[in-house]
Amino acid sequence: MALSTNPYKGTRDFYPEDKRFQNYLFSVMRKVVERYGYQEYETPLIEPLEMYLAKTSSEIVNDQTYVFDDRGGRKVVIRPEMTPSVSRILAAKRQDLAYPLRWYCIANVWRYERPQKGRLREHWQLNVDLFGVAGIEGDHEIIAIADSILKAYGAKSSNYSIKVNSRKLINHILIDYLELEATQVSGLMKLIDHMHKIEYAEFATEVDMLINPSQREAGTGKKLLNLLKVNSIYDLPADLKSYESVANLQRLFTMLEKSKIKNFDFDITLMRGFDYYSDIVFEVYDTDPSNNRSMFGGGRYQGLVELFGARPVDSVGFGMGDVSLANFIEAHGLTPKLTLGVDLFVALAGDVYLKAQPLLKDIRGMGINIAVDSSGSKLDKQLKSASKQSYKFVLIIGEKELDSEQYTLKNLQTGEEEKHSIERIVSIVKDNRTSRKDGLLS
RNA sequence: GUGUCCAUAGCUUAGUGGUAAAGCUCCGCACUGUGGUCGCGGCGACGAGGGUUCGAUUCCCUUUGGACACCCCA
Repeated sequence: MALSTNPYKGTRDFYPEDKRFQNYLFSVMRKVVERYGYQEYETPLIEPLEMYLAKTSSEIVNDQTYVFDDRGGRKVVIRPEMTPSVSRILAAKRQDLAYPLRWYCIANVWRYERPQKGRLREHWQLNVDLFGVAGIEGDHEIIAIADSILKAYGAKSSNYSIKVNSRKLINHILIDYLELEATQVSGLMKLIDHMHKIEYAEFATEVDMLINPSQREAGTGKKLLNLLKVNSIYDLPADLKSYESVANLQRLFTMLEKSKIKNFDFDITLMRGFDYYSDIVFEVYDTDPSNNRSMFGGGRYQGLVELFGARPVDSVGFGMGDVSLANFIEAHGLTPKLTLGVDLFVALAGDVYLKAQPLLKDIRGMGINIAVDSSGSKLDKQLKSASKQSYKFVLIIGEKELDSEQYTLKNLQTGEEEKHSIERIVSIVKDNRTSRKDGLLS
C-alpha cells in the first residue's frame, strides 16, 4: 500500500504556482504596512502552553491547539495566534523600545479544527500591531491599513464593508445603563454576537430567558432589543450619547471619512471572539453573496504584556488570514496573472553542454534567470517540456550558434524565431520582463 | 466536538448485484535541429476492513480521506 500523497488534514501543499500566488499576497501586505512605517518581526512556531492559558479564548486553548510534551516533559503549543508571542517579545524589551511602535509579521498559525470553507488547520496571517498610542488615532490607523491592503489588491469599496463597534460602549450599556449582572453580561454578549445567525423571534426569546423577573418588569429586555436596532451612533438614547466611547467613535468615523473611507458602519452587535479586546473592535465583511462572511478583523486590547511582568502598553491591531483573503480575491475576480521568475529556457541542440558553459555564465551575469535543459533529450522533447512549463522564451544553442555567435531565440507564445547576438537577446528578454503585467507592486 | 453529503485510472466524470466507459494527461509511433493542432497505438481505477449474497465496485456496518454547515474563528 503506497503512502498517501495528500497533505495532512487542513494543511496545504504549495506547488510553485500556489507559492507564486502566496508570495503575491504577502508582497502586497508587506508593501502596504511598510508604507505605514511598520517593521517585520518573527517568533518561533512553538511556545509554552502557559502563555495561552490566561488570555486566549478558552475554546481555542482547550479544544483547538496542538499541544504536546517535549522530550524534557515541558508542555508546548504550536501557536494558534500571534498576539501572545508579540506581547512576549514586546514585554522583554518594554523599557528599551521607542513608541509609537509599529510591528507586523506574516506567520503560520495552527488550530485543531474541522476544515471548511475559508478555514483550515494551518493558515498564514498578517498581524499588524501598533503599540503606545492610547488615542483613537491608533484605531484609525489600523483600520486605514486594513482598508489600504484590500485596495492594493484591486478591491473596490463596494466589495467589502467595515463594521465597527466599541466593547467599552457595550459594557457600559449592559452594566451601567441596563444594570445587568456580570454573570448575565457574558451570556448576552455571546448571544448578541449570534444575533444575525438566528431568527429575530428566537433571539428575542433567548434574551428574555437571560433576564430576571424584576428586570423584565422594568422593561430591560425591551430596552436592550431596541438598542440593538440602532444603526448609527446618532440614534442612541441621549443618556448614552454623552458617554465618552460614543464621542470616541464619532471622532473615529470622522477620521475614516477624512481618509476617504466610506464603507464603514457602526454595528452595535459586533463582538469578536477574543476576550482580550477592550475597546474599539472592527470586522471586515465580504459583500459578495458567495462569500458573505467576516473576513478578518481586530481591535484594541490591553494588558497582554502584563502577563510577562511588564507595564501595560496601549495596543491596537488586526490579523488577516490568507485563506479567507484568497476567497475574497477569487470572489471578486481580482486574481492577477502571475509570471514565472524564469526569463529564459535554454534548449541544447546536440552535445554542447560543456561548450555552452561560458555563454550561460555570461547570460546569468547579465541578470537573466535561465533554466537549462540538461536532459540530453532531443530538441522536440525539450521544446515540448518548455511549452508545458509555460516558458515564453527558449534560447536554442547548438554547434551552429556557438560557431556563428548568433543564437536562436524562439518565442513559444507566437512561434516566432529570430537569430541575434547574445547581448540583443538579453535585451529583448529584459524588455519583456519589465513590461510584463504580473500584478506585483514594484 | 455535532450534523449532512461524497469517495471509480495521474486529473475530471459515466456506469452496473455477474470485476467497468470516456475526455484530458502520460508513454510510444509518423524519427533523428523545432513544441502547442491532427492521426494511430499503449499504460492505467472501483479508498481500506468486515458483513449480506452463489457472486459486491454497486446493498449494510466500521474506518480513513474529502466537501459544506454548526461550534469557534482568520
